[in-house]
Amino acid sequence: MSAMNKALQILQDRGFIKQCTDYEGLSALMDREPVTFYVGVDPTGKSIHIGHMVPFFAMHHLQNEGHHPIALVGGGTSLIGDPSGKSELRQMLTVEQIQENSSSLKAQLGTVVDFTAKEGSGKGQAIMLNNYDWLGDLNYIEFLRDIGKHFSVNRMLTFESYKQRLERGLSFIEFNYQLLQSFDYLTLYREHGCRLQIGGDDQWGNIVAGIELVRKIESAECFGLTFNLITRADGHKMGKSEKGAVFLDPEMFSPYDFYQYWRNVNDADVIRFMKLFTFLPLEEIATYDTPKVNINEAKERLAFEQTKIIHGIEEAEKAKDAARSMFGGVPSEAAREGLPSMTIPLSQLEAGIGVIELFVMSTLCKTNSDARRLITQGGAMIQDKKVEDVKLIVDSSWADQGEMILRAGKKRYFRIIVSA
RNA sequence: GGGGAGGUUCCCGAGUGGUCAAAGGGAGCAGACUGUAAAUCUGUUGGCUCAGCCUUCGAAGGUUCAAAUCCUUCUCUCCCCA
Repeated sequence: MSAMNKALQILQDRGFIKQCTDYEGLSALMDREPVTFYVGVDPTGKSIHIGHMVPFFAMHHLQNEGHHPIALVGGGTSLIGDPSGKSELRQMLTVEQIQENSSSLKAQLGTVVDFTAKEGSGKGQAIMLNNYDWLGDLNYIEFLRDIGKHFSVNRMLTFESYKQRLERGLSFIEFNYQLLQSFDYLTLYREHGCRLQIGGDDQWGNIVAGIELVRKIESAECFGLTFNLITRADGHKMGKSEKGAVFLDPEMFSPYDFYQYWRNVNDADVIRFMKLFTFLPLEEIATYDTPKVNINEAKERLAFEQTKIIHGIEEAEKAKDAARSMFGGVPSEAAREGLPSMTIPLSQLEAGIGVIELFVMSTLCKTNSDARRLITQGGAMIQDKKVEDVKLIVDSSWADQGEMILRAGKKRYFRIIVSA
């Protein structure tokens, strides 16, 4: 292969690329002119999680090289559900819910894709579209006649994603997903000159179908580029944590927990994730990729950079300081501030509160049984003193300077503030 | 429309009248070991006023001293035929 286009090369070097419909053709096109490209976003939730972010990090790099990103909200297609990689039909949402979700998604994507880029900035211009705008009032007969005739059921059934679903059941609705996504591509080509679709490798089939459709109808050549589906070394799904999906929305997943998620990645994943999920130059990443460097420094850097991108530098600093101090022994004032907390009146504390009740109140434990278990197993601590007795009554003598820190296990803290 | 197979605790999946709060695995939680990692080992995972008691096995009834297990109706899912 001759020298690859710079933007493509960046993606290649950072470990994004899984496959491309035509490396040389795409590379040549990108050398020649800024390319408009798109990736689909699923608006079924009000927040995306980091597992969904890979294509957008890729988008960031492409935008930086002057190409024009389109983030396509699947407002129309999500009313249907994509069978790719899913074992079940997903929940259908109302149009209103989807519209609502879309706007918060834009803000989140804005952390890596610059929707405000102006001419002359060297960056490509980014826009966000919603395919509901053209799918919403499609005419069924026309659609079948113009689009449907280009699809072979025999062919579709050979796609891996459909094959799998045939085992378990696939509704006709979902089966149409590919047509709609292909129609998206066609529409974007026609109206925005879009020539490239990127996405996770699970989208390969749909992407290829779209390219074929554009070729058949418009006799134009478009391209597709897919990225590695990110897995974790331990086999867990990317973006899932013990606290649930790692959402970007700080209300749903706090910046501190977000930081911790990255801080705790598997050793084997650190360098790979740095390349994919931060904008650090590769040369700098390389300095961490040696046995001489303490792997924990690398993890801290990864966590910091990633948190900075998503939540901003202030939150990143706060999370880092909090993490350091929480794990370094005595929590600093700032770290304590950052803990989840609740206030109880002094009078109540003076009267005495059972430990079990206290832990449940703190939300550290879900039920009394849960709290009882935690204590029995030696995981409950108040002010760093292990709670041995399930029946312990906690009173004001436990508090220090008007507060006390509860701890469940090694990583979960809670701060009780005593009000006079 | 006809026929068949099923719905079990967070998930998968045993369990066909009492010994079932229900095997096993996954996942989670806690402990040990560590590096806030992984792997490993141990304990634990319905609730409660916790050596006992109460509520669970799609839903509602029924049979029985006793039901997740038997009967009836309903409901949902999947498969085959039309």
